[in-house]
Amino acid sequence: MAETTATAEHLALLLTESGMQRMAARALCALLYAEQETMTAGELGERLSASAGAVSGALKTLVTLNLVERVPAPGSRREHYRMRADGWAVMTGGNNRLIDAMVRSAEEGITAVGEDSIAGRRLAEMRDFYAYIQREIPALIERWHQQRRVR
Amino acid sequence: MAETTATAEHLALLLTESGMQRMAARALCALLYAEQETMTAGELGERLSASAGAVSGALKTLVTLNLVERVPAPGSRREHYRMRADGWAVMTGGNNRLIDAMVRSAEEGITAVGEDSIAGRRLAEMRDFYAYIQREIPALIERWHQQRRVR
DNA sequence: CTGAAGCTTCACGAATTACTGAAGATTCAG
DNA sequence: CTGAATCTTCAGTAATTCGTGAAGCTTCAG
Repeated sequence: MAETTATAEHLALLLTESGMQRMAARALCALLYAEQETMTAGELGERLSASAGAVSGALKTLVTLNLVERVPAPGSRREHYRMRADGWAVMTGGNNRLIDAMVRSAEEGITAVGEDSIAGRRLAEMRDFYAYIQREIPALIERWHQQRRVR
Repeated sequence: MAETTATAEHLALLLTESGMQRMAARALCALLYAEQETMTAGELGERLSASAGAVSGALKTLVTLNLVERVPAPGSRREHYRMRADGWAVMTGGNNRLIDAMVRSAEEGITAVGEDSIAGRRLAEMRDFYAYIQREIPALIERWHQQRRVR
């Protein structure tokens, strides 16, 4: 087995550059590349050379985002964590909160300036686009799950 | 007309929280809410109370991302800028670079650990998902443009 | 050709963000 | 019930990011 840590960290860097918090990205990638079903917070800390506090914060974020889940405890020790199988779908579809906000923000802007102004037309375009995406993304993800079930 | 600056800044904040650089987000939103077709770097600086340097950097970023375009100069003064009409589509579809990287990263990981390991199966799921998205997003955007042309 | 206006680049300093370490909370074994 | 192991929270600090201001470059008017 090659040095997977470097590969994992490389992906983490990519996610960080796309806006994810650094430690959250590192923890997610460590879970992704782990040759175990689950990891404890302590194991993650060791693997990442990070303090317990940093790991705790990162896991909280990841669990909130539904990218990682607490596992009830397979053996019987403390909390175990694993990346959710549908994590990537959640991450992509989960932008819904952002998209909703974009639609609302555009509407708010239109209310302020009127639809028949220069800015109003731009804002209407923005609203229409995000409303379209808002409609289509769930269907896209659904098709993915369907396709996946077939195999 | 209400105070549109606050609305613009609010949207900018949202974009910042989603990973866009602060000043780039502010400049984009200023252009979005502007009651003019185009703005010069100087006008933007004034509107944002930001230094020329900061505006210059932000515009460079936005032009590189294809969210904003230089306008050849309508009158004859210096560079004018405007938000591209398809900016939002570019912003959404433009994640392609990220998505390509995700696919590559997953494949790289699989090469390192083999497909028939615990990590290998997770990585294969990741690869399959992003390969799917890679295929579907362009079609999604294309349908948007089509729909739009109809009106 | 010369000067002025505007844009870009860059080094430095300010502000923000992220991590550590320690103290407190929680859970479980015995 | 008590103690040990692990996790969480938080204050302080380290690291990073971001913006300013100044200097240099480019373009254009005269």
